[in-house]
Amino acid sequence: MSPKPRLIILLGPTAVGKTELSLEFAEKYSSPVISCDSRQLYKEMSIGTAVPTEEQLARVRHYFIQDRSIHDGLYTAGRYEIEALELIHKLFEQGHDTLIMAGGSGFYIDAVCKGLDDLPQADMALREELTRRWKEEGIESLSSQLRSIDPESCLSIDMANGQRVIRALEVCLMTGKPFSSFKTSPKKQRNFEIHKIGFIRPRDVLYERINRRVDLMFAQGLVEEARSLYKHRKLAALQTVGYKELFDAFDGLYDMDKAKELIQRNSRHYAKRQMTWWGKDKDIEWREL
RNA sequence: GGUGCGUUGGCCGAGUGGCUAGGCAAUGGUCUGCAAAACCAUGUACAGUGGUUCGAUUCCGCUACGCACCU
Repeated sequence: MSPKPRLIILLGPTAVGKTELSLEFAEKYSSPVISCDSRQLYKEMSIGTAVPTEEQLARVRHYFIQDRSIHDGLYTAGRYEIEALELIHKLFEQGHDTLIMAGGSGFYIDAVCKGLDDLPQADMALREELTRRWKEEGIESLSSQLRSIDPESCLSIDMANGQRVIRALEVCLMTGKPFSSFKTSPKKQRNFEIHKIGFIRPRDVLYERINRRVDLMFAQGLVEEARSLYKHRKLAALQTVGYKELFDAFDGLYDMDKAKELIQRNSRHYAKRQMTWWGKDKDIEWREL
């Protein structure tokens, strides 16, 4: 028996088979499944995000699965950190000694494990304005401004990356203080133990699973799902593999076969980035499937 | 059998007697509130073989393969 309650986090690249494993773990520990997936959150997106099936959802109580809307405004890792911790504490108080979290969003997982600094939420009007400048004037316009306001941040931020530069700049402009001045807090302490288990498969096997799953998504009606969401394509939630490619196909940029190929390829890229993210995390216990 | 054309890195695709496009894929990486996002990095390939030349992927010959046409 652990003196402290324990959070077991099951992670791994897309299509590795986390969903089924998470159910087995949850049943073994009499825990619900706390999902940590930045896209399965949305009730409007199900086929393209490979959300658990109805039978799977009936087996174990799930949290953060399709329990909010793409229209609820921008969801972020910071919000997830707050909401997930709140839930975790509540469940521990209810008597669970072990909780199962499962998902593939590395940034969200880190937010729960290590915490993010206390930064202000984005002002959406400001962010839109900065994003417009990025598209119209180029990254140099933003990076040079950041360089003059907060030279410290320029050392650690990827100055070619529009999203990063915008985030830093918006915090500077909103608070009047340099973005870098916020990034000083030590890692947050959690009053529960964290045990990370990573699932992995040989690269070729994983890629084959990805390809098959995309085939299956098409058979299940992914095209129709995407078509119904086409009018919301500008929302951040829909900047997602499996949807954005179909939106372009609807626009006539290419045909459905090409769209499927692109979804498969982009899913491979996504899986690769996930593995890179976790590659440097020494706390993960890896299990080959 | 004859004639002509072609053969460029995993794929597509420019080009040049010396300064060795590009795109895609693939691979490696970055990451403090859009993260299934955004961004960065990485390839001397010119079918084979002789020759011409200071130097050949680029010029010439032969061989192989492919395509087209002819008998």
